[in-house]
Amino acid sequence: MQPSLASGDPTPRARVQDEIRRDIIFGKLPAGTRITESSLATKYGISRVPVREALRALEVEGFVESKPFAGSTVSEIPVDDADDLFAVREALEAATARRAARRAAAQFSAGGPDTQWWETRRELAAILDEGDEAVASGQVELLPELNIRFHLGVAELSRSSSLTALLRQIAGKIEWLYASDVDSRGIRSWAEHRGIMAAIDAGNAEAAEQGMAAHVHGSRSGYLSRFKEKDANAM
Amino acid sequence: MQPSLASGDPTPRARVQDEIRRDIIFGKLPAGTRITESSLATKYGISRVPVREALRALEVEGFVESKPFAGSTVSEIPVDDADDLFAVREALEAATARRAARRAAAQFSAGGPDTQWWETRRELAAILDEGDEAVASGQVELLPELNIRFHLGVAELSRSSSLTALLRQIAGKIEWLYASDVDSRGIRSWAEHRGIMAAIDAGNAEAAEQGMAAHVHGSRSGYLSRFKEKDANAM
DNA sequence: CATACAGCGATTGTATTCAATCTCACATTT
DNA sequence: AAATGTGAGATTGAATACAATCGCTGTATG
Repeated sequence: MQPSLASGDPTPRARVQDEIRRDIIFGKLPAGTRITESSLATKYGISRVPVREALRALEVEGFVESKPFAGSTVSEIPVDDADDLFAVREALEAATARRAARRAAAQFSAGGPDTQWWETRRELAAILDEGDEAVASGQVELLPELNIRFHLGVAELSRSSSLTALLRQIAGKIEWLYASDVDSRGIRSWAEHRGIMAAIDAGNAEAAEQGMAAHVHGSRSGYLSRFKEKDANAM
Repeated sequence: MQPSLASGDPTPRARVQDEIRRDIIFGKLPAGTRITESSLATKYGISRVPVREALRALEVEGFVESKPFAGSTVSEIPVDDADDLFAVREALEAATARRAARRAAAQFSAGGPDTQWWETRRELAAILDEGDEAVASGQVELLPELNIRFHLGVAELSRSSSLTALLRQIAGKIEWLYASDVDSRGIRSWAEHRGIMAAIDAGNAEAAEQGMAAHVHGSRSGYLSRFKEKDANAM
C-alpha cells in the first residue's frame, strides 16, 4: 500500500495520480470535463503509460469514468449521495476507532514494541499539534487536509487495510463534497479529535467508537444543514 | 463505469482484471503469492502494459499490494475484518435499498420512462428467477454469484454510483471471505431477496431499508457463527 | 430536406524497447 | 562467525512505436 499519511511518492505514476485527484477535488477539473491522456502526459512531462495507470486507479476510486476507446471524463460530484456517504462513513469510522483502541490496549498488555504502531501514533500527535496551531493562528484553511490525515491515521492504527482502503475512498468523496462548496470545516469539529485520541490511547474501545461515531455524525449534520436549502430531497 | 452485472468486457485489460480477481477470490492465487507482470502477460497472451493497468486497479480494490520496483503480491484475506466489513455493508446496503425504493416510487409518479431503470429491474427479475431455479434443482453452487449480482443490481437501481462502487468493493471482499472457506451460502438467505424486491417495487423505502438491513445482518451472523471457533477475538 | 454512409482526424489500446531499481547470493572485513 | 559491501540477474517503471476504434464532417441519395 502506498504511504498514506506522508505521501513521499517515489514514482511519477503515484505523484500524477495524486495530482489529478487533487485537481478534481479542488475544482480545477470540473465534473464532466473530458480528459485526454496526451494532455495529462504533456502537462506532467511524462508519457501516456503512467498516466493511463493513474486513470485506471482513479476510475476505481470513483473520480473518473472511462469507456473503452471513448476516453475518460471527470465524474459527477456525489452531492446526492452525501447523506448516505456520511452514514457509511459513520459505521466505518466507528469500527476503525474501536479497533484502534483495542490495539492500544493490547500494546501495553503484551507483545513486542510494534514500532509501526508507535510511528503512526507519533504522527497522529504531530497532526493534532499542527491542527491546534492552525486553529490558534487562524489558518483554518489547513484543517481539511489535517482532518483527513487524522482520520486516516486512526484507521491505520486499526491495522485493518480493508477498512483503511474503504475510508480512503469515502474520505476522498467527502473532501470533494466540502471542497466544491465550502473552503474549511468548523473549528469545534477539530477540537473533538483530542477526545477520540485520548479514548484510543486509554484502550477504551467503547468510548473511542462512540466518540468517533458522534464526531462523524456531527460532521454530517453540519454538512447537511449547510446545504439544506439546495437539496430539499436530502432526508 | 464498467458494465457491472453482465460483464461484456471488450478490452483485454478488463478481462484480465476480472480473471485475476477471480483467481484471487477462489484461491488459485493464495495470499502472499508473488505476482510478476511477465508471468501474467504470457499466461493471458498479452503484453505487460494492460497487465500493469489491471494490477493498479486491483491494488485500489484491495486484492493486491505493490511496492515500487519491488513488485506485487496477493493481499491477505481480510478475515479479521469480517465483522466490521459486514457492519459497513449493512449501512451501505440499507442506503441502496432505501434509495432504490424511492426511485421506484418516483417511477410511477412522474418523469419519463427511464429505460435504464427498467432494464436493470428486468435483469433483477431474471436473477431472482435464476436463483429460485438453482435452489429448486439443488445447484446451490450458483447462488454466490447470483447473490452478488442481485445486491449489485439493487445498488444500481439506487442510481448512486458512489454507493455502487463501494458495494462492489465490499462485496468482493465478502465473496473472498466466503469462497476461501465455504462453497455456498444458505438457501434461506436467498429466499429473502423476493421480499426486498417487493418492497422496492412498492416504493416502500422503510420496508426496503429494514429488509435489506436484516438480510445483511443475518448473513453476518451466519458467517460469524460458522467461524466462531476459528476467531475467538471477533467480538 | 432529411438521412445514410464513407473517409479522415483524433484518441485510445497494446506491443516493444530501454532505463532504473531491487533482491539475493557471494565475497570481504572485523 | 557475524556483519557489511558488492555485483549480477531479475523485475519493475517509463518511453516510444504501432494498431484498433470512435466521432465527426461532408457528401451523395431517397
